Amino acid sequence: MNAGGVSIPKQTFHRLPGYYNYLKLLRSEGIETVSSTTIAKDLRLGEVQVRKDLACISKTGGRPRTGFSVAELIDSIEYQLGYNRMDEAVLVGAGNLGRALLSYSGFEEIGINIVAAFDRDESVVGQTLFGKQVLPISKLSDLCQRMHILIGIIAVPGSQAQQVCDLLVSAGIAAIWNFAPVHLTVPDDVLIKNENLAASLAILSQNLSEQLAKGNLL
Amino acid sequence: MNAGGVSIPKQTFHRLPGYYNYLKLLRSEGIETVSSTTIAKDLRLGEVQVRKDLACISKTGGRPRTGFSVAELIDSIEYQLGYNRMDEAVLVGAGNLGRALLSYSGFEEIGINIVAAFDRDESVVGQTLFGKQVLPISKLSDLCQRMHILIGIIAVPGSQAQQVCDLLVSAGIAAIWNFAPVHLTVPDDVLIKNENLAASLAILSQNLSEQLAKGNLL
DNA sequence: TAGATTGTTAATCGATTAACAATC
DNA sequence: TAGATTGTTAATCGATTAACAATC
Repeated sequence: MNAGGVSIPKQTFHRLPGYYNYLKLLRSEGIETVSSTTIAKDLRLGEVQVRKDLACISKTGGRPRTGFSVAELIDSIEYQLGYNRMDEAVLVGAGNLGRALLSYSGFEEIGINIVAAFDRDESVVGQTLFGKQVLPISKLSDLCQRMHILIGIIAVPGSQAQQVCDLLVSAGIAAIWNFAPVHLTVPDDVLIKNENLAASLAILSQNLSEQLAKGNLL
Repeated sequence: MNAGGVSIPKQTFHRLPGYYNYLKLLRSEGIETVSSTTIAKDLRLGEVQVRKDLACISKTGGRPRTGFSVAELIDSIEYQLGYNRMDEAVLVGAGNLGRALLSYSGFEEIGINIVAAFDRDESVVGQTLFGKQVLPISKLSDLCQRMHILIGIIAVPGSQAQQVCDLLVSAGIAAIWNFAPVHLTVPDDVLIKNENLAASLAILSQNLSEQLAKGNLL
């Protein structure tokens, strides 16, 4: 078990959301403890790997014969993923994807608040979508600096993405979540995460072909 | 360089979309060749890693002094990611996220066609959104089986996701792309990829905190 | 106690990095 | 030729897996 500040392996970190959703399912069914064996089976992971992952994040650890406390694991993961802390972000692009992100209630749950959306299209500017104001792009820089916002979400077409990206950077944004399927050039100290939906689906489809090919050989 | 059927390391595979967008940017600027050093610098990767990645995918390989052909690399990546092949998928859930996916032109480009959307809400059933029909859930099974569709996309609220998932599985779907932030239970032979938007953003925000903390120490 | 389960230590595996030889 | 660049071979690193001891 882990007292706190110790660093978690990157791969383990990326498995945490999977554990989290699974554990919430157990909790909703009234299950209070679970063994690493059971988790491993249901999540299709190795049981030693699960034990090692949980050892990284759980403060109390598990108990022989009973396993881990579902509630404690959920709390630990929420802590590790920063679901307690509140963070603010701005969204650029109030098209279909932007609206989907605005309507998505999951962000609030994990402590991230989209404070406003920005768009260059005058017909949407001024509207309130899902409780969030849509402001003109011209107000972006001022608002980000005034509110010390560090996270920007790009949901504009690829052709405008670099321009929007430059604007965000000049407004003091330190991390960018980019949905446009284009390469963005940013200064070294700006964090960038590309969410390439088309590529994700392509990879799933490739994995499927491989699995089907493998199945045919057996 | 790689003739074809040889297997590509998983990590390399996941970096391909990044190379792809970058190379397309170069091509749009009229650049015909590029060195691994340049790619590494712009993509913030190790230059040996880039060379090793490209060796995996490129048929022709690079040439000393000139580097790699941008066009050839783009072709090779398209081949590896299956952008040539055409695949069909169904979408369940025509809410905000579903609409964003329907409106997203990127899928066609990579050879994936969403043949129809399904929803249980009678007020959207029968509409045509972004050129795709919205059909009642009751027709899902029949259509999937008739058209031999293997990929299903879940864009419904978490509370309905498992039910939709079961329906997809019973309709013969072999791979599921799940946007609902819940754990889905599926038979062993069904591939599942969870696209947890909230978790992705949480991880970006955590990375940012770490970077800021590191910066303060220096 | 016996057995299920955790946690740790060592071995293996895959991916990254470093060093260097090959090529135009 | 000299130098930039690729490609390969060996070393390192991190993550996974296996074996086993510890605990309730």
